[in-house]
Amino acid sequence: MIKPYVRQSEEEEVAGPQQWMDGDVSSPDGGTAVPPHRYRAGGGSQQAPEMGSEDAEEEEEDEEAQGDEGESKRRGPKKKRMTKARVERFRARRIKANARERSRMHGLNDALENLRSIMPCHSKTQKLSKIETLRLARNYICALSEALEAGLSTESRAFMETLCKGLSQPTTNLVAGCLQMAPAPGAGNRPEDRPRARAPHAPLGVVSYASPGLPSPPYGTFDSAHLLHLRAMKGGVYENPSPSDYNSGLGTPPYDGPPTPPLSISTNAVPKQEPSPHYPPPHHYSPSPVEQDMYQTGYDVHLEASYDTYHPPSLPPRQITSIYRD
DNA sequence: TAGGCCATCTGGTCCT
DNA sequence: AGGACCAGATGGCCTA
Repeated sequence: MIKPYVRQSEEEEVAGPQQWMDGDVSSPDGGTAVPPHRYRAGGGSQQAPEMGSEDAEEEEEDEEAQGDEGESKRRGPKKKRMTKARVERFRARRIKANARERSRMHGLNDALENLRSIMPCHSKTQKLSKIETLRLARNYICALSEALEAGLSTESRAFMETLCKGLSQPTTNLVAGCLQMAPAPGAGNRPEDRPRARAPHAPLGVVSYASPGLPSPPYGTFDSAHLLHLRAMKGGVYENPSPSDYNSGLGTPPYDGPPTPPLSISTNAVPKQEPSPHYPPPHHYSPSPVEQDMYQTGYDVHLEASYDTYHPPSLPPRQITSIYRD
């Protein structure tokens, strides 16, 4: 049997469409669009190029070679033929979609990194996990709101307790360390809060998680600059939420999240909070008239969403109050 | 080795 | 048709 001539390059390039769509044959993308330093062989079976794909390709080629006679005998709805051109288009689309998805996730991670950088406890060596970053951010907002309303000190225990609600023990320790306080009772005491993993490349820490007290500092940095914003706000420049706002559910909600998985932690001292790698903002940036107006009226404009990685340096205080604006 | 975290690929869905 | 978004799957890296 003489095999119909097929260019070698075509055999390599064109996988059987069905197999490829089912994931049995790897996407040719395979990270080609990813810089070498970033590419990791994740993505599971899709990442194994050439594995067993040639047989499928041959079948596909044979099927196409047989032409219409075989196809006319089939029952059921006629499938749209996957011509080489279609396969190529499909593949190109998939590659583009993968690149977009990567880019989208990178943008998401950038935003998360920006969020980390404005957290009260910011450490470069001890990077908060994504989920812990979100939880701490939520707590931070709640804690600042409560402090604002009740006139509490941001160094008070209540502030820290709110800050630590639902956080893992390691993160709680970190926050406590930054605040130079003992961890709040009950905070981070879930059974699963054991030290298990730590941030990649971070040195081993000496935190005693079993201890109810404060492990030996330093843990990270608690940037009091964030709190200065809060104090400045107490001058009445910004609106305070009314108690009814809290009653209506806008205030600090009870912790309702699932148990937090353990957090990576190390205990190295870290210099003062570092600016976002994307800060200062590019010169070409200037708020739009709409955004400027929103600033003047106290609304927070989350520029990060619109301008990717830029977040204005002096806006955090307003983010608190803007929550309660009508 | 188990478990946590992460990056990536993928297919589905919705929208323009 | 194509882009955005999402969730599932997968494998790598790291620590205990």
